[in-house]
Amino acid sequence: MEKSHEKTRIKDIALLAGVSEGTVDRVLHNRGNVSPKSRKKVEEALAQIDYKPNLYASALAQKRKINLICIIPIYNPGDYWEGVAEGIERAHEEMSMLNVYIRIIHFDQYDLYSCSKAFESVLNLNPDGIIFPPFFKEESINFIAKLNLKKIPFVFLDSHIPNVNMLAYYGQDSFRSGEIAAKLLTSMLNSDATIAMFHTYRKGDLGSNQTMEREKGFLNYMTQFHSDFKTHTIGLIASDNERNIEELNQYLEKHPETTGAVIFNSLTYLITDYLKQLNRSDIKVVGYDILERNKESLRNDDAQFLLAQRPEEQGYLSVKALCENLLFNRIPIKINYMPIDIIIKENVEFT
Amino acid sequence: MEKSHEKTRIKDIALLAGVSEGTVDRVLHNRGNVSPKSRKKVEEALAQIDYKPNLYASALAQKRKINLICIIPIYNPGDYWEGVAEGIERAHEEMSMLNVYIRIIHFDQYDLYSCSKAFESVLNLNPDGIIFPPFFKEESINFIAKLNLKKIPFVFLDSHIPNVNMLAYYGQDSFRSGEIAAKLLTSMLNSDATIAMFHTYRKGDLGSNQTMEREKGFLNYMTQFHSDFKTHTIGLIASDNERNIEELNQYLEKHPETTGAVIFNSLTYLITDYLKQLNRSDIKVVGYDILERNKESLRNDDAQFLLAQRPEEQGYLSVKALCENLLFNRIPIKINYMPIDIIIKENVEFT
DNA sequence: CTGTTAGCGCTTTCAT
DNA sequence: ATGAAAGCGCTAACAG
Repeated sequence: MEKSHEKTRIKDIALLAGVSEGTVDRVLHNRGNVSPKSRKKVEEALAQIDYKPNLYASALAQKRKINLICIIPIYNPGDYWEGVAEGIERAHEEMSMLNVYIRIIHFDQYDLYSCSKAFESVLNLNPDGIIFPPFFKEESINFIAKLNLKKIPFVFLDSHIPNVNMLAYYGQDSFRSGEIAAKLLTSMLNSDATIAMFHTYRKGDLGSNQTMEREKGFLNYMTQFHSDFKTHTIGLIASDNERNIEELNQYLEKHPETTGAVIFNSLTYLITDYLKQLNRSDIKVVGYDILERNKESLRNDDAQFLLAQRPEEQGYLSVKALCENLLFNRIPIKINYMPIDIIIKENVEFT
Repeated sequence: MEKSHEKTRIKDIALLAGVSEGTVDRVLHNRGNVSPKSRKKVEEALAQIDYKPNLYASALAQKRKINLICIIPIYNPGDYWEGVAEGIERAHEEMSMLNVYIRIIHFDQYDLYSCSKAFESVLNLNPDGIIFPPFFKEESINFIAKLNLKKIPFVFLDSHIPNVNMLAYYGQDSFRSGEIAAKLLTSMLNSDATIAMFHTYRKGDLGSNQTMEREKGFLNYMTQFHSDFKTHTIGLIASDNERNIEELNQYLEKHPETTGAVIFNSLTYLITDYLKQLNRSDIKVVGYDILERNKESLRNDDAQFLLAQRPEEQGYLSVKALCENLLFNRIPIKINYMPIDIIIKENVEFT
């Protein structure tokens, strides 16, 4: 490992332009207080050589502290949002040498009040940047107005509101993923088949944007390509086991001809478990998200497909984008749709 | 963005231990020339506080230059290896502020001589680390012996030789991906169906490890779960269009009942193009790799599934792992199987 | 407006 | 064996 010296430094530019390092720095960062003459000299020098600032040296010298806040839903171990949090943590570790501090604030995603309380407390903390999923539209727009006043940049994660000035969005195309669910499910069924669409409510859940978009995509695909299929919606409640079994039982008695099932959130394992209990493991299941319990369903052939959306990567990329903007003024790509991963028994171990 | 000062620095440790910064540094890096007494004091201080070195400051001070060499096959625009090269380039840009230099050396993956020549020239360059796919086993083992003598660390990419001391491996489980190809293809066909397995040779190609493993996986799945299917192998030569058409024509005349086709490398578009010309777009096709031309086949319903392996990520991660090992002594995970992505018409735009 | 200078956290030399 | 000091590329404060 030799020593190096071929990179152009600010010093080199200063020499070439015949000004001081300070002046070069002022030009580079548009800090003003530079005569047109000097500015021109520096710009000419800059045009001659390829200067790439050493961002680490810069960060070191500034010793600026970046405070980021991530507002994400409370989660249980194995949840979808746990993956997001892990991604945030990984980015945090990577950036911590650049004095980036991240605080995660949780809220109840089914409780508007909890959300607005979170927003409020965050504003008082005066962070340098914010990452959050805008679940509640009105409340979020309100929040964003305040962020704009304070000139605090923010990144959307998982969910998205159009026509606002977020720095970036990392998430998926839910509608499209619903269509894929339809395609995969119907590929396993005979024409004319009957499909059960499970809508699992959680406490207080009105159905998230994501879930609803997926459902729309699913139905869209069905009417477009498989209008011969019959679909029925069954509402389940995540916390009320007995009621669900009863509900499912009733449905299956009424529609024993059902051969396919789809569920649009990570509670896939609930469905597969029930179907197993009711001895209907002949019913093909398409679900969402790579939780350990869902993976297990795949391994046991209780579910055939899972659609996944790389939560870890979403968390990681959101933080990275925000940090790099704050530290190095990098402008990220605005809309970043994550890949829609198709997971089956055979590739589930490589996820 | 406030100023910060809460991170523990070497100075803090020195103060706490009652020694100089130099001594702390000597202990931290085992550079010797430290009395047992001083060492103990420093170690005690270190035990008391949580010290995390600022790696960027470290790299800045060392101004050490890292020379990496990537030995990868020559590629054409749109090839699989172009993706790998892009990943390498991305990592390069990210690390270049840490004085990492990367040189890519190409070889003809179907020519042993070209490979050994590349190996030889690389040795003369005395790089600090090497990344390469060990296509030719014996030659590679030979090469590795020399690398070990020179204590040059290396990372395997795409391909893998067991029981050698590579720093890490990034690639896919080819056998498993072949099984997945079989599952997906058969899912679209009726039982008893006839399948064409295309083996496309390129100039001088004996069939790469990867391709052969995929083929094995495919056949394994077929005998295990679909012994009722019939599979026929057809050999095509990438450069000889006319001959291929002829070959395919003959095959289809002999087996007009064919309803499925699989091809184990990125030349998928060749097959779909031919089938289209021959008006056999009823035949379902499973292929490999997300080249633009293959994507197009997916969009046009000429192919139904592509299996992909994130070449860009492979390139990126290989470089990152090697750099972080060299610069910061990080030990990466040894065997890293990349996800096996399943691509269909509906998610191809999100890749 | 501009140049000089101190210092970010760390490594490396050089006296002692 | 050890401490002091210079310097990596950059920024920020200050004097002129």
